[in-house]
Amino acid sequence: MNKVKQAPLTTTKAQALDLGRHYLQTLGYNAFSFQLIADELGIKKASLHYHFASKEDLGLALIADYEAAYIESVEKMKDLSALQKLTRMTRIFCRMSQDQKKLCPLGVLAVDFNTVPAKMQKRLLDFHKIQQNWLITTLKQGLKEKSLKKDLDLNFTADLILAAIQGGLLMARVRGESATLENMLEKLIKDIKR
Amino acid sequence: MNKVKQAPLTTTKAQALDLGRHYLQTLGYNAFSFQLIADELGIKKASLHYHFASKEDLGLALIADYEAAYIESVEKMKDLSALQKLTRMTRIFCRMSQDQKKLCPLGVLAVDFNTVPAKMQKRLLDFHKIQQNWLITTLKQGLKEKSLKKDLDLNFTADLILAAIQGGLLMARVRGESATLENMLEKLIKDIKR
DNA sequence: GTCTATATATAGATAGAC
DNA sequence: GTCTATCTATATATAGAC
Repeated sequence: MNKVKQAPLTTTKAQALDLGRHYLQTLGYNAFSFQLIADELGIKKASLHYHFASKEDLGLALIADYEAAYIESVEKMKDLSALQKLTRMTRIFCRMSQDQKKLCPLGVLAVDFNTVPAKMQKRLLDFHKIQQNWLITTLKQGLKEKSLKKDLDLNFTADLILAAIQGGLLMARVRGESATLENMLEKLIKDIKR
Repeated sequence: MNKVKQAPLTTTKAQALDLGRHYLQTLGYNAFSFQLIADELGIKKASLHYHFASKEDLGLALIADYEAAYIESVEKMKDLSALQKLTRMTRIFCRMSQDQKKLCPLGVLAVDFNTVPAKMQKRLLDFHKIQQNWLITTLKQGLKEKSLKKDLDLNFTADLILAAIQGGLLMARVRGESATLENMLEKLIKDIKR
């Protein structure tokens, strides 16, 4: 009879996760609360604890959720050229900034790093390494495709791109505009082109 | 009789500011409290309110204090060559990171931006512009001294250096090492050299 | 300038009813 | 899965004594 489980478009848990990411990106880890998310959902904060036993649980879920989205978007790019990949990747962060000057969850949690549990710290490092490795691999692909300068320092360039993104997001927020970030990342990619 | 005011090497207020900056740089604005600073000073938190009426007052003082230190260190460099200035400036942030993986107070408050009073937000923007202007001016000096590539995009380069610093500080904390930041900034300066 | 005491708000978290 | 009620800890901040 294949009783199909009712699959609501958005479960409470999924909605809570979305709101959590929103507040993480706009307020930081220590400035949002179960109360804030619960109010937005129209439920009590005690009910939220049914879905996430502790704030650490929520934090870990937020990291895993963001990581899954990252992996998925990278997966979708797998058949593109290195240059196309780099451009699309930087655009993800430009759109993030355009959306209420949001920051990367990873960048936010780097600032709050010393205030979060060790487990979260470890997940952050793991995720950061994934991003770093993807960039290095993509730059290598670009070298093979001869679309990037052949004397490129891969590790340096990958780190510079990552840092420019994170730092650029911070600057966009303080300045209240994302155009500079967009121009900066665009020019950065242009500068490593052959 | 010129009664010389007793000038203790470190007043309670000055010590509180130092501790405040320390906790701001390591924990973030929303994760440190009057209690934490008071405990460290061996006084009660109510006593701290004598020196800083509110947390906003303390926050503003922390920004002004950091800005004063920045202005002073820039002032000291005024007779140096552009390249020397750039190198010294980046070293300030390398040392910051080496010291317990601290972040720039400005970067921290950029993340906490939406949670601080409007007055603090304005001061942050003002300060950021000062840093930006100093960098652009210094790059111009480098062009005049013919020590930098003549086709340099000044605004882009200034923004890239600022972003690399802020983003690099975040990455150093997550990775638990500052060497990559040091190498990155060193290579970044090298790359704009003539 | 520092203290005790207190007001008020909010945080994360749990117990147990429905 | 959500509720009410409650616990405990901590936050910013103030009043008034010393």
